[in-house]
This record gives sequence, structure tokens and C-alpha cells, in this order.
Amino acid sequence: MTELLERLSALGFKITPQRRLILEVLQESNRHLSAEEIAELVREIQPSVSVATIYRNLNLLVEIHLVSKLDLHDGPARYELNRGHDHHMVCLDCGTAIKIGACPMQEDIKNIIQEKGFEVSSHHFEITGYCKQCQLKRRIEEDKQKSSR
Amino acid sequence: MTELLERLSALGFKITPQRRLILEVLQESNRHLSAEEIAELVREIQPSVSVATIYRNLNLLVEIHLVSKLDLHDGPARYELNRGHDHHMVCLDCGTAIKIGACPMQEDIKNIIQEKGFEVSSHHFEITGYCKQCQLKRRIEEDKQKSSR
DNA sequence: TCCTAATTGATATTCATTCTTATTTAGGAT
DNA sequence: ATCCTAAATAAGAATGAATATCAATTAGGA
Repeated sequence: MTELLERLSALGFKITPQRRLILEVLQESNRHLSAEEIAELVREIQPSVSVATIYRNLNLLVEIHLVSKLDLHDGPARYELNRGHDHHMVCLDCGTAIKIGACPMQEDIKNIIQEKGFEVSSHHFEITGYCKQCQLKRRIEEDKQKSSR
Repeated sequence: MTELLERLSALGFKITPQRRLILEVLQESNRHLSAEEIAELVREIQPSVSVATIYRNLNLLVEIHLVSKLDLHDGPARYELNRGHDHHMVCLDCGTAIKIGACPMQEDIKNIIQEKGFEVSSHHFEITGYCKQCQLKRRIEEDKQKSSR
């Protein structure tokens, strides 16, 4: 924790109570939180903190790579402390994001990038489909429909 | 083109002039277009078409896999005709999408998917950054700034 | 040609995020 | 310890992409 604050300070940013709180909230959670969720949790401790501050600081934290942002395209973006980057399988039904413990940025891809002279600033890999539970749910519903015909 | 319209019809959707236009515009473009850009192009031919119609139909076309949607998270989503699946390097500056002639869906990833029992309906891999030309452009601008100080 | 569900246009609405501005504050300088 | 100032904040207005609403129109089968 102090480490995170030191990183902020080292880059010339001030250590404000708001920033402290945002980082604490992120650290305590083990799932991705939306800005609004973060705001709520922060406000449980310090009710006066404004949403604008949350967004502003999340952007800052993302820029300095302390936090990673995940956009599922189907609602608000979600944030988590940056403990290394991750890719996900996102369920179209329940929205759960399952981590893929692998990254497609391997040799062959890197070579192609170099060939084209492209300057990479980020990459994103995402699989969409249905998680186990929702597959089951769908099958049950399909059976219902069949039997009601 | 007629093929695309037949696909629509086969699925029970009506072939409206608006849908025809949207598909034509997408077909003529070789880059990703935002909904707003598509609207403008469509309106050059048929000015009365509403944005709502554009969005509605783009969503439909994406659902039936005739069109693919690409979200850069830094502005409006972009759309292109689905000519087989491809992955891209997208330039943050000029928006050009350079094809990556490779797919991250290889053995290791497939294994992970199977382990989790995930049912894949689609996947998306995207690299963002700067293309050669725009790298150059940026360097020239940076030099200008330096010399003006 | 008629009929009706599908589709559309126009506009209001939503909702996440950013902007604005006056006020406050962290933390280096004195 | 106090002062000073750029950085940061609170509150709320503004933005902008996308969706919802609803009355009017239309594609295409009967």
C-alpha cells in the first residue's frame, strides 16, 4: 500500500486522502469494480468525495499503470489494481469475466507487428460466449420450450 | 451484395432501402466507420434516414454476423462488413486498421477454454497504437514544439 | 390489392464520463 | 511553524454515444 503511494509521490502527484481511499478500496476488492461502485465504497468512509474525483483519479491511476481498466462494452468500465495484465472470457448472459491465464502477444504476433512498423500502446484479447452455468440455464430453457409445443 | 440481402431475407428480416444503403456504404469503405460516419454517408444518398435507424440496423447486422463491431473505448464504436474473421492493429491517430494475418486462438488458449467449459461464440484480438505514418507525423510535431521553446 | 407485423423517423431519454469553476489543500520553500 | 502556490477537489452542468418511445410508414406474404 505504502508502495503504491510512493509511486504516486515519486511521479510528482500529491497523496490526497481521496487517492488513498480509492487505492484502499481497490486493494480490498478482489473483483473488478465500476467507478460508481468505487465511489460508493469510498463514500462509506468519506461521504463528501465527488464522482468527478473518482473518475479523474482512476484515469490518472490507469495512466501511470497502477490500475487497469476493463471495458466489457455492455455497461460501465471496470477497474482493478494492476497485478499484471489479463485477458478474459466474458459471458454474454451473466457478464462474468473469467481470466485467461495466457496472453496472445507471443513471438509470431510480435514479429508481424515489427514487420509493419507498428508502435504498440496496448492490446486487448477477449473471448465472448457462455459460461458453464449459463449454458446449463439455456439448455433447461430450450427443453421447456420444446416440451410446451 | 445480393448475397448479403439474401441472408437478411432468409432470416426473416425485411429488405428496406435503409438496410440496403447501410450495407452499400459498408461495402464501399475499406476502413472501420463509426455509426455517425455511416449515417452521414447514407444521408448523402437518402437524407431522411434517422440515426436511430442506423444504430438499430447496425446492432441487427452485428447480431446476425454480417457486420463486426470494434470498440476502441476512446470514442464511438466502429463497424465494418464481416469478411471472414480478422484481427487488427488499429491506429489511435488516423483510425486505420491493419490486418494481423494471425489468430491468437491457438492450442494453449483452446485448452484453457476447454478447461473452464466455456462455450465460445466469438473472439476479438486487437492491438492499438500508432501506424508508421502517424509515428512520423508525431515526431515532426514534437520537433516543432522543441524548436519553438 | 389488402393487411399486418416489421420498420422507420423524430425526438426524448439515459447513463457513463468529462468539463467547468470556485474553493480547498498538500507539501515544498521560507 | 507558517506561507505560498500549483495541484487537487466538490458540486453540478455539459457532453456524447447509444437506446427508448411512439406515432406513422412500408415490405412483402395472403
